[in-house]
Amino acid sequence: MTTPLITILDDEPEIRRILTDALDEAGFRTQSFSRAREFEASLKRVTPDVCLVDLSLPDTDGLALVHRLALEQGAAVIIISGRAQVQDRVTGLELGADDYITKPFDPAEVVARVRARLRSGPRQTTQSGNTAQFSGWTAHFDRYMLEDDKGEETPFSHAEGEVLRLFLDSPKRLISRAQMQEMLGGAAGDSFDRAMDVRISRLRTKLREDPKNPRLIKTIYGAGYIFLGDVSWS
Amino acid sequence: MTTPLITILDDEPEIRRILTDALDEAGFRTQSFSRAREFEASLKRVTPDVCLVDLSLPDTDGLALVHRLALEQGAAVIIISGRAQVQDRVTGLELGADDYITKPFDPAEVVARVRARLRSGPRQTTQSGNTAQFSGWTAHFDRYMLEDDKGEETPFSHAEGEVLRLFLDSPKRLISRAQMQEMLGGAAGDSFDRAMDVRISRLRTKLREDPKNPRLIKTIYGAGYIFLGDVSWS
DNA sequence: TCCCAATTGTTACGAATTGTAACAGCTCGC
DNA sequence: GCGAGCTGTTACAATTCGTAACAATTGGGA
Repeated sequence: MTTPLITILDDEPEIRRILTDALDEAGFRTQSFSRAREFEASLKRVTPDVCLVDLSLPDTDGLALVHRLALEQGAAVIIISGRAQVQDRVTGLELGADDYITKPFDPAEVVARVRARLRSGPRQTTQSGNTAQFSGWTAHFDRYMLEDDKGEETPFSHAEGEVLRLFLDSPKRLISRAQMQEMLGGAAGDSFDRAMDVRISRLRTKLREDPKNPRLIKTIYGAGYIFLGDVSWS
Repeated sequence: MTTPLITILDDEPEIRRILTDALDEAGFRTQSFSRAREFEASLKRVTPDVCLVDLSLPDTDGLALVHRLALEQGAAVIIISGRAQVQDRVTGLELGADDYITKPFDPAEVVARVRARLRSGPRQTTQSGNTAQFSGWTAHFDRYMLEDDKGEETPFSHAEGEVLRLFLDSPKRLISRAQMQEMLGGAAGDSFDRAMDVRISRLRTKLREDPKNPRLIKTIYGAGYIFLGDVSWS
């Protein structure tokens, strides 16, 4: 096995330097980023073993990023945050982070916690968070399949799945278009919002929504969308 | 899977009560012990998924116990300790603990951290054999042979084996084309990505995949590939 | 050396997906 | 109701992917 790769995502140069130094000295390979965009771009080329992520990033919602990372990547995710409230830690961990370290931290402890994550091996993406049930449907995100109440299956695409997962993660809550674009990694280009509509439209047809009277994905004029339906993940 | 079993080892009754209550309410099975002796005796009969261990025990050295647990058991070990010094935490983690929580703690955070440990699955003893089993197939990398569930064998080539091994090393995880090229030594030349497709195509036919509805190697348009199937190496 | 077979990359074209443009329908303030 | 601005949906274009056919490469044996 090659030496593990640890990535650091933090907008403060000083923090990046401290972490990089400590991890380098511990014998790991490191890569550090100041922006989420660059970080996510790098994930298309390499697979880190552990990701250290600061929640307070200028260019994206840190929690949403953690959630995406935890679901899609095999890497362990450790949140490093200035927010020390218990509630912050709980939500961070519930969203899929493997550990939560509060600032100020001691570099030695960070290294120890990174080692602990490496010991437990690659993350199991098979276990939780890949299947959701709602209103007679079952969404299998591992197989990209949507299952009927009669067991009949129809495939859904990656783009449709992104939207569906977003809805299933926040049911019965208003989701603004801006939020969608943020979470779906879209640069907020002027024309991208039309694409968003199309994605939702196609998703609606796969869910056999009545166009005149949608029961699951309701649109709130001028505000965004809301997903109704009782979701339970398994 | 059955509901996970969490064991608690602490000599203070009040702590035991708080933890038991919180974990019960979260839907876990719990067992609590006040002495290390009883706790270790119980390990001969049951295998917990997560062990919460207090370091300051009257009848044994907590750190040594943690070390033994981490080495021998498949359970995750979370230390709960009154000692909050960085050095304590570092040594606890280095000895094999998966997490370290200091008193006083919030029960909600303990539950969240237990969940995080359960997510990362049972401890891995990383063994790299040269035979893998998945979905009725057996891949013999020493003989370059793919074995049917009926024992029938078909050879696979070196290039096909590279791709197959990459998949079997990271099952149920999205693998981007860029990562593939990286790992398969391909310079990211414009034309190499077609070669990648062809390799996968050939591998798919050897696995007798239905082209319209592949079950093992799924392609995620614009993102990469994902290998489904439960892999076990031997 | 020459030939043959197996492997692997390359090319070309068809198929699937996704975003964009265009237009129809809708909502809400007046 | 009316009109300006949102939203839904369809058609189309651009991109990406699958695979069959062909070419280049390799290696072994006559």
